[in-house]
Amino acid sequence: MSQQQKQKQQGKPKTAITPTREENYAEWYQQVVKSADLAETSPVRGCMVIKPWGYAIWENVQRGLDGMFKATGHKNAYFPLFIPLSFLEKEAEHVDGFAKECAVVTHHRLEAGPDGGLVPAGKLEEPLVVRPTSEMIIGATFAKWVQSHRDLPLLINQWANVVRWEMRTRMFLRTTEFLWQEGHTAHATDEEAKAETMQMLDVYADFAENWLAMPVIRGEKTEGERFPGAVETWCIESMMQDRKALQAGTSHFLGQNFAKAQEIQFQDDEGNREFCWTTSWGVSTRLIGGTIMTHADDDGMFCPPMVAPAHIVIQPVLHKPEAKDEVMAFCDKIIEALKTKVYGGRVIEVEYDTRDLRGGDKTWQWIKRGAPIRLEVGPRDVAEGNVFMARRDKGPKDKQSLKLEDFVERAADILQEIQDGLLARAKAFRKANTHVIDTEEAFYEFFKTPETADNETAPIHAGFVMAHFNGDPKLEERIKNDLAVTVRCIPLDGQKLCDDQGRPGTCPFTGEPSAKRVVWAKSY
RNA sequence: CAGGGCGUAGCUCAGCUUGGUAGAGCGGCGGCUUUGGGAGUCGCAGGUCGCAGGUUCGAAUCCUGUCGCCCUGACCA
Repeated sequence: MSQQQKQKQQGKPKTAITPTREENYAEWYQQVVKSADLAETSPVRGCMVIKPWGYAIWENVQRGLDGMFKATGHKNAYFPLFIPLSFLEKEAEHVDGFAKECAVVTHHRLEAGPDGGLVPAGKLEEPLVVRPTSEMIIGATFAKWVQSHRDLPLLINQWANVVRWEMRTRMFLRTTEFLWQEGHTAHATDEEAKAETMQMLDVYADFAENWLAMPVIRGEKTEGERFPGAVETWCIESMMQDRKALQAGTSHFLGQNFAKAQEIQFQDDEGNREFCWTTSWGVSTRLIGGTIMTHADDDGMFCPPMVAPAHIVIQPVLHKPEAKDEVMAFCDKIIEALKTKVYGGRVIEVEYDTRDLRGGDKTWQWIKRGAPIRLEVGPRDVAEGNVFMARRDKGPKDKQSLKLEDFVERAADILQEIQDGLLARAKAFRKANTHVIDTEEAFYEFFKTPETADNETAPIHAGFVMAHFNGDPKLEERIKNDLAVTVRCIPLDGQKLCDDQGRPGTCPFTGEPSAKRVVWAKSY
C-alpha cells in the first residue's frame, strides 16, 4: 500500500508530499526538492544537477545580490579554478581548515590502459587543488595589483563554483561542488576592513529577509566556529522548520593574516610599506536549501515571489474545443497586460502552461513547484472577463474570481502581500521556538533528545536558546559533546531576539559574568 | 570516516529465508470515455535484477569483494 493510500485510510488530509515534515523531516526535504523539480542527484558522487526551475531561483539570487554588491562599489572578476598546492600552504590555519576536503589534480592526460580503460598519465610537477575557496589565488593576484595606497580599497567579487570533498552531502545544503559568490577586499586600515565586513553582513541580512523572506540573526562566530585564518567571522543564522540553525552566509575580517602570508603590501602616503587589511565574504546555493526549509510545506515548495522563476502560472482550461481559440486569445491578453507590470525590479514573469495534461495533475505540479500565483482561465471566465486566481499561501481549493483589469492592476501588490506573509510567518515561527534559559538544568532538559535506534529518524529539534555564556571554548566544546548543540552566534545588538538582548548577565554554566546572551542551537 | 538501511522496468517496490527461463502499482505511449481539479477503462512498450569474482547442472536468490545511494553521528557554506 502506498503512503498516500495509508493516509487516506487513516483519514489524514492528503498532502502532496509524503512523508510530512512532522513524520520525517529529512525525507520530506528530499521529496520537496524532487517534486518541485529543483534538482536531482547526478552520476557524480555528492554532486547534483540543478534543474531549470531550481537554477532560475539561483539566477534571481545572483541578480539580487549582484546589484547590491555593485551598489556598494564592488566589481566582478574571475580567477582560476585550480590553485597550485604551494599557494594553499602559505597560511597555516587556512591549510589546516581545508586540507582534508580538497580535490587534487595530479595528472593532465589520459592514456589507454592495459585492460582497455583509460589511465591518468602525464604527472604534474606540482599538483593543483580544485579551489575550496579562493583566498590564496586571489590574494596572490592582489599582491600584484596593490602597490600604492592609491590602489586601495580593492573591492572584488567573483561568481564561481567551488569543491569541498565533504563526507556527507545533502542537496543544496552541502554538495561536493557548489555555486557561490566570494567577495575579497583589501584595505589600507583595520577600521576600513572591519567596516567592509559589517557592511557585507548587512547586505546579506537585507537580501535574506527582503528577497528570500528568511529572517536571520546577525552575529559573530565563537573561536571554535571561526573561518580558518580569519580574525573575526560574522554570520547570518536562520531557523529552519525543524528548528535547527542554518548558517546562511558569512563575512570574515581577515586582519593582516592573509596579507602577510601573501605579501599584499602597499606604500602609504609617507612612503612606508604596510600590509593590507583584508576581508572575504560569501553565500552559496545553500541559500536555496534555506529557502526550501523556511517556506516549503507538506504540499511542496513555496517560492518567495522576489526569487520565484515565474510569478504567475496561467492554466488555460481547454477541454471544450469550440471555446479553445477564445480562451487562448484571452490568455494572450492577460500575458500582454502583465508585460507592463513590474514587481521587485523585474517585469512580472508569466508561465503559460498549455501542456495537454489533466487539470489536477497540472495544478498540483505548480503547487509542488511553489509558483506564487496560479490563474485558471476557462470559457466561463472569458465570458465574464475574469481570471480565477489561486495563491500558494492559501489552500489549494481557496480560489477567487477577479476582473482581469483589477487583477493586472493589483498583481504586484498581491505578490508583495505573499512575500510579506512569508517573512511574517517565518519570523513568528522563530519567535515561537526561541527560548530564554537561565539555568544549566533547564538548558540540558531543553536540548535533551529522546533515545532513538541507530537507523531511526531524528525527532524534531527543540529550537533556539538565548542564554548567557562566559565565552570559554572548553565549555562550548563540552556542551557540543553532551548535546550536539553549539553557539550559533553572538548576536549583534538591536535585533530584539529576547527582552534583555545585548545586556550583561551571568553564565548559567559557570556563574561567571557574561557580556550578553548568545544563540544556542543544533545546526546543519 | 564509524554505525544502520538499501541497490530488481523511468519511479516506488514485491520476489531472495526454502536456487529452477522476471512481477505489481504508478509513470510513458496509443484507443475509447471523461474533464473547473491529482479520473475511468482497454491495449502496448519497457529489466543481461549496481558491478566483479566464487559455489552450483543451474544464481535476482547462497558466499566474498567492490562501487553507489539514504539515515544517524563526527567534519563543514
